[in-house]
Amino acid sequence: MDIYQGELDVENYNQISEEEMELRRGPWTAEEDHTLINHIAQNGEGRWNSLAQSAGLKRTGKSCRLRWLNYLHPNVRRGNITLEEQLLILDLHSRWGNRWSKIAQHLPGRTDNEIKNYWRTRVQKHAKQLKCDVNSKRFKDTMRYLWMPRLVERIQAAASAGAGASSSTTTPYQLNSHNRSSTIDNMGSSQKVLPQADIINNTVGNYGGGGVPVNVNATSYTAENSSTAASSDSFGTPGSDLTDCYNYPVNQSSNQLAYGETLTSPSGYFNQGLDFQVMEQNNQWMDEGDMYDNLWNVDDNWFLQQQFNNNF
DNA sequence: AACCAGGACAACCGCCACTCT
DNA sequence: GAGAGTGGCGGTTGTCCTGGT
Repeated sequence: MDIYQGELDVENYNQISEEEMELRRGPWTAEEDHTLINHIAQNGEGRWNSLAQSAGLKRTGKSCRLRWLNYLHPNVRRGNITLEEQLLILDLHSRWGNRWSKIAQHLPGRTDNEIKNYWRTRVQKHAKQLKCDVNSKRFKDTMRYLWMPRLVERIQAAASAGAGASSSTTTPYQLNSHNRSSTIDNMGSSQKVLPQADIINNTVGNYGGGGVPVNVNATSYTAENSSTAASSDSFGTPGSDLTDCYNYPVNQSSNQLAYGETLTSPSGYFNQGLDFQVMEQNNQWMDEGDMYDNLWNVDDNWFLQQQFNNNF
């Protein structure tokens, strides 16, 4: 009985050669995917080694598990990382480092592998371009004070642009969903999801600072549907946002965030309307017991002054 | 058109922790 | 308690695709 009724891109799968019949490695075929999906649908997941055997798959249990969790699981989201997700990844990584699975728990439908790949291909690339280590204080500060506010601004801009129009390209989850759709809650035990709405709201609110609440509640904006998105990520090249940050015009007169002013005084940045540290202490979404002795408490005037002198 | 380089992402590997016998 | 089996995690590699020359 063929339970799986989804569509698979059969043409792009490799064909199985005779030599590969012992223990297959490499890309999965459509047939293997169907077999795995149907077997799990009938028998459930877990006990991956015996599952692989009983399903007749010439794969290791590990390989089956990985294929299921990272690709075939119905709740796995495909497509570009949204601006909010980028912001969240930067945020959580600054707190927890390379704890990808933990970070992934806060991004429903995203796998640790996907986030890890995102970090390596996008974030580390820009650290390289800036000629600094991705774990260096300089780079973290750049993210904190330049990159993340820029992301917030783009989310803000996208929210404004989309305020009057309903979007047909919203992502599967909505940021304000305290009673979020059961899609996530129906996930298998392997993907436990923590409340995200509060994370985003608090996070964005913090970065927004300046008494300018950032409303990202109505719609989740992807790079594709964001009118300000020039590329698939917030810093894609050309026109890298990270690059943009260095050249970002100081806006003293509008309601928008004035990053130039911010750069000279990170303390003032957060004192414009919000007590950042107090907010963080009150954040419910901080895992208890987690250390976050990181850049969030940094008040490095020297670095910011350098950035200001160099780029403004 | 052919080649090359770099990006993106899927998949694998090794290690560790946990559970069960 | 010891050993085997299993699952989870982070790091790394492999492969495909795309854009530039």
